Amino acid sequence: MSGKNQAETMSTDRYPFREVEAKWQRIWEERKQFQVTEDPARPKFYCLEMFPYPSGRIHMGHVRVYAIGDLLARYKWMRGFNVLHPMGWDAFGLPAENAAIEHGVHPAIWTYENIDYMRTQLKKMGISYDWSREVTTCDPSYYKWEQLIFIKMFERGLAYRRRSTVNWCPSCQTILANEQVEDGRCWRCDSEVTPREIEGWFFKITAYADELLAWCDRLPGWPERVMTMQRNWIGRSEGAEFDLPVVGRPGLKVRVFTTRPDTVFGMTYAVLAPEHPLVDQLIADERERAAVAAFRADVARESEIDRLAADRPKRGLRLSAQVVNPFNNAEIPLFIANYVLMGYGTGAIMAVPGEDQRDWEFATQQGLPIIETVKRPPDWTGEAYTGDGLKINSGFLDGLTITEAKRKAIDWLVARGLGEGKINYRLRDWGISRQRYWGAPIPILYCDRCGMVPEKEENLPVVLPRNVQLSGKGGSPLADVAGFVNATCPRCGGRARRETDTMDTFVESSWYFFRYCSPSYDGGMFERAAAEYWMPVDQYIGGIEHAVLHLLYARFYTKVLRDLGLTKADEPFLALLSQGMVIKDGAKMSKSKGNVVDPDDLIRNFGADTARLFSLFAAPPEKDLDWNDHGVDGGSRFLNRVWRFVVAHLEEIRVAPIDGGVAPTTEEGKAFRRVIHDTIARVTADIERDFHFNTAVSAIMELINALYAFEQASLDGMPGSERGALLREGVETALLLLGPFCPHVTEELWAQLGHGESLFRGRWPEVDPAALAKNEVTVVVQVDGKVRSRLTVDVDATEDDVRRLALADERVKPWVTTNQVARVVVVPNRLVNIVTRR
RNA sequence: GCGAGAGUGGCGAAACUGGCAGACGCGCUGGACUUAGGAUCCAGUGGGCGGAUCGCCCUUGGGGGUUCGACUCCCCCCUCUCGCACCA
Repeated sequence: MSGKNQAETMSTDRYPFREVEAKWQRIWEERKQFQVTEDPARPKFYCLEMFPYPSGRIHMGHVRVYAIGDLLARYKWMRGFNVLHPMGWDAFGLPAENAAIEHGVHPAIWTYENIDYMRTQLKKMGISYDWSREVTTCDPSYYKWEQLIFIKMFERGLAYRRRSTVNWCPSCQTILANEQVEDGRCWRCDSEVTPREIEGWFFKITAYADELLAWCDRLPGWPERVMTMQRNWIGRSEGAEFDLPVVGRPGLKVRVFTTRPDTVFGMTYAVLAPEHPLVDQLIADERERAAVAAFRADVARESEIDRLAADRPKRGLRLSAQVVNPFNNAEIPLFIANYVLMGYGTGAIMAVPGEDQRDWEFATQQGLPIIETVKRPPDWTGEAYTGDGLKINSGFLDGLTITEAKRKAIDWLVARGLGEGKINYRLRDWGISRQRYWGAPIPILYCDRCGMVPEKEENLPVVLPRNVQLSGKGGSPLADVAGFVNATCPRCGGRARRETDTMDTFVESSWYFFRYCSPSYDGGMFERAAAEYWMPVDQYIGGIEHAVLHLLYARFYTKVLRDLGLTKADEPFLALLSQGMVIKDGAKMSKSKGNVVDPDDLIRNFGADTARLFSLFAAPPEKDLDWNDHGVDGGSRFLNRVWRFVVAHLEEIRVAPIDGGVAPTTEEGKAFRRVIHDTIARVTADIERDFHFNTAVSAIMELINALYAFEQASLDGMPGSERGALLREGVETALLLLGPFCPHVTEELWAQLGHGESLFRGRWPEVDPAALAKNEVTVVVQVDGKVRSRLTVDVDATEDDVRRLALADERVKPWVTTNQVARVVVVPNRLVNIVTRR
């Protein structure tokens, strides 16, 4: 039987979730309940989930992340915060353009239709967004400000154009930034990336490398995992840079970078990257030219095939030229080799095989000498030695520690003007040029007379033209739009040509969280006062796949905005929650695997509350979530159980006294009230402490189970007023605690109980310490670490009392009579361990 | 290779600073109510053993250790996931 029919036949047994959910979604919207304004009198909370790319439909990953975000937002509402919880669309991007090429739909139409559909989907989830702040990044009123910032960055040298070797995706027909290449493949389409020499625009993120790195230690709300990935990506290393003069070629020098300037006396050769520009000048004759060309071709081909191989064999070609080690004037051989990369440092190294494993391997293979410059420990065996020790065979550095020798070697270089201390980063500048149509135009013009000129501010935005031929054949489509390309120079008024590359879509997502603060402000990127009130984001939630992409770019862009004087924020996101993937049958959901669960079906058959409940219950948020249709049934069953209980007791609860610290007189009453307040403590701690919503849900389930049990237990012997008051306190507490998880069903039941105000205007319940107080506790009695009995004792019983009771216990006796008691450990209110002599 | 994280029932998972392992849910088994039920309710459910409404033994990837006591702390090993991968 199909899922739909199943739902139809069973619907009579379920609470009317369709009506309830539609009703409250309508009421929240009519009341503008989640629209917010700045209110200095209240503490603010900016809760943000990564906005989606409007690909067409939401998927279960979206359901999960938005359920988490809404839970936190509603929880903070209930705690009295002024909560900003916005939503928008990361609307530029390649899929729209590809759809246009395949189906002939204009990217704008495709995008806006997708947005309309996905908006209705999100509204059916009942998330507490302030929809009046919706932002769409492909709207000129949005990217206008991005263009303005681009110009300011251009003026400050933070945006610049240069020719360089870039990552080219042959399938997407565009450049990719380094961060957008994973294992040599395009992050979006998985095609193999090839190097290409091209002109393009860059953002100077390397100027912020140090600050980006430093703040990795100052954001305790971020997962360590993400920070480690960012630190590695930035890849700071300290060392020295200096020149090795080429023998017999005055003026020619090889500049090398090393992190081990202490080892300079162990340098027995030097290596250039094969594509190093100096190589051509060093070639002695045609024979060598041919050898170099052949070697380069070889390496280029090899790097295509073996890029991912763990241990690529090191191969090199000895050049006829030699260089001089300035420290001891030794003339040493010079190689080009595949293990030196042009993209890092200076593209050239001094080789110290004694203390570098890579150099050791190469030297051994080539029969080059190896000099040890660090004293090995006596029992040490191995190849290159990278440990601590005193310097040997190192001239004026002998006897120093490595740290001392590094400093002294650098001083020596500086004193002679041969080199300097240097910090290198793995991080490269962010290449933002895209040779595609569906992106924000770069507001630069090329004038024959004035050269590269930014568009005038009053002429912004540079609007992306609507009429364009999209072939997917390569080359920027804008280059073919005459009306766009041909323009007048903002400086001299003469003829000029517009830049036809568009910006990487990661630029839009680098500041959208600022725009939400004042989404329709037309005096700038954002209104200063609004941003100062709301920023930074208090809790950001999104997938781990952006650990170094979006999250690093957004941090950089925020620092740029700060340095332009637009904001005081140093960092955009105070805390980050990285949620895991949604998987099913052991694999990520995908059409090709046929394991996709469609949120529309799910919401139609079970309701949004059930979909959200299961997303939050099945696993803690940072872990992958294993989707299970039976588990969804369980969530649905639970909500029906809540519904039935409350509806069955509406009258009794409505007339009951409001809890307000009514002290129960019966044991059952006290025990039940303890469960209520224990649940409040557990749920609050689970949300606040570590986002463990799954255990929070199980605590609420236990409370509902306890309500059913209490209802039975209280039928005879308990005063009606006590029963009513406790039922009321139990039910209302359960609804309040469950509210952020399942807002519709709880809001409806809350109203049916006679409350005029929204549940989410209510107060998060407080723990009454008196309710938790106990007279008696169960103490476990162990003999030699094994549980043998349990005792019920007064909470204030002395250790001696407990020890005596434990030793006298009938179930304990058989285990101790034949032995002698060596020791008795008493942990107050917990356990007794009787240790015997064996 | 380097770095980070994780290994707990048939399954998803709990267990705060060392103190009753397996909460909660799924699934399964039995029962009740039913024309029927995959609805609802009740009971049971880590494995093994036993003269079975009670009790014993074993059990948190494997092996050692610290401790009265270890899923938790320390050492070694195995497996898996993720990130980086000749970064000088």
